[in-house]
Amino acid sequence: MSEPVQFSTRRKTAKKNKQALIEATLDSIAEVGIAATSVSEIIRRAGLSRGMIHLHFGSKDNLLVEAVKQTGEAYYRNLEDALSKSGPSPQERIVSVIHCDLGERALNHRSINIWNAFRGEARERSKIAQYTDTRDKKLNTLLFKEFLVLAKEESYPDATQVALDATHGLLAMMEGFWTDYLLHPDAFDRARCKTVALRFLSLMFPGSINQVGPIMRQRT
Amino acid sequence: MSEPVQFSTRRKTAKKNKQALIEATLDSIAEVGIAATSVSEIIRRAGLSRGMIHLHFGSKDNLLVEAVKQTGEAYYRNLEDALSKSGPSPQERIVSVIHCDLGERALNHRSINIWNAFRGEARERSKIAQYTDTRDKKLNTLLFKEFLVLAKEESYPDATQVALDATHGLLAMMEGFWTDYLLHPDAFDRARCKTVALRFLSLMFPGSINQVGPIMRQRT
DNA sequence: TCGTAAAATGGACGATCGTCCATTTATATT
DNA sequence: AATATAAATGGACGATCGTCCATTTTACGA
Repeated sequence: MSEPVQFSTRRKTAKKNKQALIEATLDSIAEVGIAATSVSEIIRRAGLSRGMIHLHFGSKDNLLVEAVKQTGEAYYRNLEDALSKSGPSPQERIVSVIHCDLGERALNHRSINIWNAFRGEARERSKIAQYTDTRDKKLNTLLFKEFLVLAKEESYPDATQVALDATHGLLAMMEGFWTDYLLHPDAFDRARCKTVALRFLSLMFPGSINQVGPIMRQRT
Repeated sequence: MSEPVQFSTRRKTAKKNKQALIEATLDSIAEVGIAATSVSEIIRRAGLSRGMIHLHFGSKDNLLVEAVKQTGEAYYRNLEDALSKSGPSPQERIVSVIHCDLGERALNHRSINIWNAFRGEARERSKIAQYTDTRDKKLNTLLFKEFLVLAKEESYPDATQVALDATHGLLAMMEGFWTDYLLHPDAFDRARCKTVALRFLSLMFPGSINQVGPIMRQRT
């Protein structure tokens, strides 16, 4: 964590080349798939020489792990950014998550192909599974906490179960929207997806959320 | 379609071997992924010789296309079977689709890995995309028709939009459940997924569906 | 029963895979 | 300016990829 900052030109270009390999890997996966993302393809896109992958990452597998790690971190940073700009109420934070997850920065042609490719490989490579999983767990914890507040406010007798169902249902629905985008990128309609998700939540928490967004109200 | 039925031992074992190659391919994809599903791996699993793939399919790509075609057909046959045993009312047919899509015959360790693998490759290979798409389109048409009936019965002023949202939302949610199964096969709970889906629909169509299943009532 | 042709075999082929390392290049230090 | 060393290069390596075909096996018709 506390790496000494190096200002030497040598170290800076080395770091830049290392990052260029990661970007080239992600570009390749997004454009031609993970099966066609060979060492030759990666170094061609990065404009670097053959030995660089072994030099910087030890192996192609390690490079893939580093790439999926960065992808997960980018998603989470975007989410944190959205939440920091969101209001503090549960309904505002929940709607922020939806807008973020279906927004262009998180969900785009490049990202959806990358996520899908890594998921397909995750089964065999535990390192990759670890990083793709982190996103889901963090979202799950975050949403459940907020839904539980709303469920209690709506006076549901089984508030915990309602919050679990809302979390599970919303996450599944958003996963499904991502799959929609993967299969039909041209026909995909972000606004409609958001509306459908909000329709679901507005029915579960009519006092807090409607089809347009969060309902603001006075707290006791 | 109207292939002459051959009873000769020769043709029967030939057909059996051809099918064995398809099964071996699907097994391999489910167990070790599509990247590791090589010609050597397939013929090893099928217990046949190297030239068989070229003999029966012309190429490995054609074999993959045939395999995804059969996978799609199997899903659809299972769905048709479930619908034929279902009652005629829209709510019964919708619940049948849910139970079928989340049932063990359609959704299991083998099938989810196969679907995911083909989806990842679909982007590049149009033949594969064609067959993976068929499932979604048929489900979409089927569900929308039934939801439209329910939406009118519930006296929604914007019945068409409600039916569209219900179709879109339910399909996305079920897609998401499949992804859940892919990522966490051990923690997956079919019953809970069905309940969550029914909770969503019971909120949209309270007169027709509840969290246990379809509500039967007299028709006018 | 024997000749024929369909079915199946398994090795050879060139291409490409990921890894590795002897060498060259370029920067920082003395 | 000379030396040391980190960074980068690109070809060689064995393994494996998918395809193809000369050969062998096997069941059927004559």
